[in-house]
Amino acid sequence: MEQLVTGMAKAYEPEAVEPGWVSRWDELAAFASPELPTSETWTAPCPPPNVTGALHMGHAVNGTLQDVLARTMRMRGLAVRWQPGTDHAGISTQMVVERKLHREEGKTRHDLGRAAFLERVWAWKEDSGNQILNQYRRMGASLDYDRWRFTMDPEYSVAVRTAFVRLFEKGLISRGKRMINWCPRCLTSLSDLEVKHEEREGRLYRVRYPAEEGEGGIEIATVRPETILADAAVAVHPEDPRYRHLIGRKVRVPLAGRSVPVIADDYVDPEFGTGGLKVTPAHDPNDWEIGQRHELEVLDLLTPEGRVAEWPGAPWAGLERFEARARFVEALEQEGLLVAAEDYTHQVGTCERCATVIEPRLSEQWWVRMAELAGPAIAAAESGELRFHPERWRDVYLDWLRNVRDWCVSRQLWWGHRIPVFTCSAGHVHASVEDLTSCPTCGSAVEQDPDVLDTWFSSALWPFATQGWPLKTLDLQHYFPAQVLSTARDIMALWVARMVFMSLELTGILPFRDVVIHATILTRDGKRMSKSKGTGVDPLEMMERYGTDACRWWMAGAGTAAQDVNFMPEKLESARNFCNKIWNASRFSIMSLPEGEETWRRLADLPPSVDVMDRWILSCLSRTIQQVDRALEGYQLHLATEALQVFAWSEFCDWWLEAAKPRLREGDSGAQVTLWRVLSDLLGLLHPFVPFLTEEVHAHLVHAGLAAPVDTLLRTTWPVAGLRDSDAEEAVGRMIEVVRSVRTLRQDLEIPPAKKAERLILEGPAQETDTLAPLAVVVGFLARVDTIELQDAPYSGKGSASVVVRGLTAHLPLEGLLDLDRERYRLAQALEGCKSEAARLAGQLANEAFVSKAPAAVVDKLRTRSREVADQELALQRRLAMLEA
RNA sequence: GGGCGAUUAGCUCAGUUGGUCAGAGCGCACGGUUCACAUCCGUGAGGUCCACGGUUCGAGCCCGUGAUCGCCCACCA
Repeated sequence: MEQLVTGMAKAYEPEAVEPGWVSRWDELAAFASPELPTSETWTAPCPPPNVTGALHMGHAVNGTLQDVLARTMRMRGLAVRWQPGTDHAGISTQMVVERKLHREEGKTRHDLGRAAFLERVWAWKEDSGNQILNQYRRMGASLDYDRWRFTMDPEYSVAVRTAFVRLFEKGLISRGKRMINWCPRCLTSLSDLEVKHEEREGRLYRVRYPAEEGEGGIEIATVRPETILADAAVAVHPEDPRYRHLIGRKVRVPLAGRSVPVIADDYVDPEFGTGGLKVTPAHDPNDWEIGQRHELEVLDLLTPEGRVAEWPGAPWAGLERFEARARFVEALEQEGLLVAAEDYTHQVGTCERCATVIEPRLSEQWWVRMAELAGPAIAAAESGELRFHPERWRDVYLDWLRNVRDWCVSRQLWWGHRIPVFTCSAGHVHASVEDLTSCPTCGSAVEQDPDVLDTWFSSALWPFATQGWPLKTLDLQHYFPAQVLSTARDIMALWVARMVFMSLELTGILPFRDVVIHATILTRDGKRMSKSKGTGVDPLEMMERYGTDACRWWMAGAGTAAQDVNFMPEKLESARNFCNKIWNASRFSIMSLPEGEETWRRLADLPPSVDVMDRWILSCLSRTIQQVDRALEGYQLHLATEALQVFAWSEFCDWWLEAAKPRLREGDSGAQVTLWRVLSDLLGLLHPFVPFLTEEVHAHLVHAGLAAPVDTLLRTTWPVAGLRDSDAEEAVGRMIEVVRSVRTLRQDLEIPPAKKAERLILEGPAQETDTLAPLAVVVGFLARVDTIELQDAPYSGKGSASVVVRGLTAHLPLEGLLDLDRERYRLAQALEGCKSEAARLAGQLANEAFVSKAPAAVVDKLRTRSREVADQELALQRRLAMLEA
């Protein structure tokens, strides 16, 4: 019957509700940000996912966090722009497409050629990008979808090239031959941040380098004997007495048929190995620097693929580097120059994308000079202008920037922003936003640099390039800088820091004020989710199984910010139950309220109820609004969900609604207006977290005439906290304790829940019973007692069970059913408890130091409690005595 | 090598500026067909807050040392 009245299903059915709202929001353009905002604006650049596949748990968590903020800000009346889009993700995407090409057609990108291969990547990007967009919509993310951007959109490319040209012209970008991280598989350079250090088991070899003339020589220690051929020197510490006589003399390089000098350099640690270091400038960053200092020859032994190059007089050409290592060791052994080999675990740099061991390699690349750029970005964080949540990430950010080295931004890839540098045959170099066909200096033909930019070079421009920069657009004027950037912790340096220094350099403005680092979702056993290990959880699948709102609710409440949180589906069950609870409470509320067109107006005009329960729940509501506001301000969403859950489930459903049932049945207008107010505000507060559920309920309210006909909660207003009512909170708090005590008593006495007791006598001083008087009916209803009698005279009825609570004694007459022994035992137990607490309090209060040093309020509190306990003790003793009489 | 985080009930986690019997959800036990909800309601059991030391009238919280787990950064062969 009720089902027909309200039109609401008995349980919340997400699958029946969600698709409708996805398209409804779209129709309403509910997420669009006005081009000409008439109110304060709020912007958050949504970190653009890589177009390498689908969204994962991290995106879902971050999406939820930002969406909660964005929806709240909308309800507060701000013009919100939550900027969506995707990142071309250079090396990652190129690899994914290359793999696919290899798997499906057995071809490499070179088989297709640059242009045809790029077409494939664009096609892939189209698919992946659409998938991501649809997934965000499914999540209910209130992104401004019409403003979807891709980091290789034509306008975005202009921004990238402009940024490059400006930095180039300022001398902050230049070309140079330096040591870089080279991936022999991807065949490209990598920035330091794209190199992962892994512990690998290797061997440390000791090799003898004989003196060129005469006896002796020197032993060195190395993990890379295959690079011996390219040695340019042997270095020792200048103070090392063992080798001082060798400095300046020459030693023969094993297998190489040449000699190199022994040089002295502070870099060498005399304690390590033999104290002798072979110097191979082309294959080790440190060696290269030593080489620079001593003007050593640079011999490059390896090809880009990591194989031994053609080498005069050496038979190893073409050997893969690790195979070459084995062969070199054999050869050294045969020559009798291998002194020792021991197991040795050490850190090895590997390619973040393909795990291939990185080859330090001397190479001509484009570099961004970091010294000047880092300064302002450091200052912004130091001054507190740029804030981090949680704060400790500030140190991580600062630490990186303070030690940052120049940034290698060129990549030997095809997929990405081609470096806008044109060189003519005469060697004139020009960086240009527009493509050049001839040299501006001499008019001869030009060629564009074949390399592309590090993908992070373009993502570093995201907050302003998406708003039209370098043009001075209205978007830029109104929606830049942003308020918040929320992201995962692992791209703090890779992305966050780079956005900051790029923005400060190119626009002069800090791109956002708050950096929020969200929680990382781990597997059930606390491991990182990994696609390759198959331990990843698909958020979409979870959304289908438990409902999108349930997933969002859990994610918003999951862990403290930046605290890892283990994922387990049971948690989603709780969240789903919460959604269902809200649904049913709403359903019941709608059933309990009058119907009819514009009923909401009549309710809104009613004066607030004076009933103490009503005052109480409104006071709780105010407290909750304050808690939620404060939680959101500090980006601590778990505090908000916790507060909301306590309020909605425990205070509103378990206590207020239960207590209000009789009044609602009678059509009491005070109860009605209170219910209506609480429900309306609660839906508003919950909406940012569980948008589908709340919109659906709101639509039902509108339908029943219980809410103004507003299409979406996003266009209603965010609840405002009223005043707290401490009298009501005190009175109802007492009532709750009494009811609980009576329930416990009933349970202890095994009184069937269905059986109503006839009387409950509440005995206590008038001031205590007075506060409870207005709640007597409620106590009776909730404790299942017919009549409640309040009195200050001691109750002397014999056959009743009693419990002392908060200055009152509750007596439940049992008509001769009372088990006297049991009752005595119960009372004695309670008395014990009182006595031990009284003793503890007395001890505390007898402590001079405590009484004199602790704040008065704390001492007073104890004194009050002490008196209460004493009263309780008296009451219990009296009761016991009465039983004996 | 440097830095950071975590350690609280069987499990997963909260715990605001130190304030006096430590909280939630799940699980567990017991009891419930009260006409919103069994995705529910009620009651209960369960914790030397990792260890040791220190500061304090008072420490889960502050300081020190150590242990275990995890993460980040780093050009020592």
